[in-house]
Amino acid sequence: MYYYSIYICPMYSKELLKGTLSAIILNLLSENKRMYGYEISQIVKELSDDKVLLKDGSLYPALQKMTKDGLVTFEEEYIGKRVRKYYTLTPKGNEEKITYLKELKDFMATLNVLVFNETKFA
Amino acid sequence: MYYYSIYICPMYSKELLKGTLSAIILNLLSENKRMYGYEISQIVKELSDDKVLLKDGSLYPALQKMTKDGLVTFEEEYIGKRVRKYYTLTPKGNEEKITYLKELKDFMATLNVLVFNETKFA
DNA sequence: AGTAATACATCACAAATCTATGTATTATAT
DNA sequence: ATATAATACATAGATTTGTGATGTATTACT
Repeated sequence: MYYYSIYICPMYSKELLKGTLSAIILNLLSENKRMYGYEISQIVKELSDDKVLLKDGSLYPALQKMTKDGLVTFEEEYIGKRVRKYYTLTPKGNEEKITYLKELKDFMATLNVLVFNETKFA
Repeated sequence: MYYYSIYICPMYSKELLKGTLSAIILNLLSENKRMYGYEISQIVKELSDDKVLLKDGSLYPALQKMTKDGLVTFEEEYIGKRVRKYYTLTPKGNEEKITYLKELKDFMATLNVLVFNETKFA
């Protein structure tokens, strides 16, 4: 027999995360060198104080796509009979991380002007 | 005969805007009381230094949805033979603006922790 | 023994925006 | 005068991303 955890509603409207998930993953892999999927979801949960709860259906496909795109590679490891896929950034993934985070930072600055009425000359 | 402007590629990856477009519109209407669609797209272009270029296909449907949801109302005005739809925030739209901007600000703080490694205790 | 947590996966679906169109008026430059 | 650019709205199909609902299986805790 197997069981399901109850579904916990994420704090933010679903759309906000869009476009930022890969940035989050890229940065975590850059900071920690080597992580597996479940570990990533737990770290994100912890760092966000349970506000960002990555779903399996978001995380694993994202990691698969990043693998296909050559941004990360993985090695399988067995903990007993249970498999873990440890992901690491490739050089291309590291470049992507740099340009993507720069773009995200810039976008957030723009948002501060558009939505929080910060002056452009700050 | 009619003509089309060339397509100018927006600076940011398309996905980043998701979930923030309505926040942008809500805030602009809150700041300016009364705006029409084309005006909104121009202000956004200007405030973002040409980095956020709202497409007709994004903006007008968004305004229509916000109207349907009771967040805004509009009045038509004719400038010569050309129509303008001036939008204003409803009380409901104003409430939505407040809660949504709060959520967005909080999300951006969370992103700073997740992506830019800010400490949680700042 | 039963439940919760760990650890992966897939797929139909929803939501939002984009791209490509369409129509029409008015201003500007040549 | 006339071609172009800017103004001002609109819709529809395609795309993208993350969700929700499943599925399978092992290990830890109570």
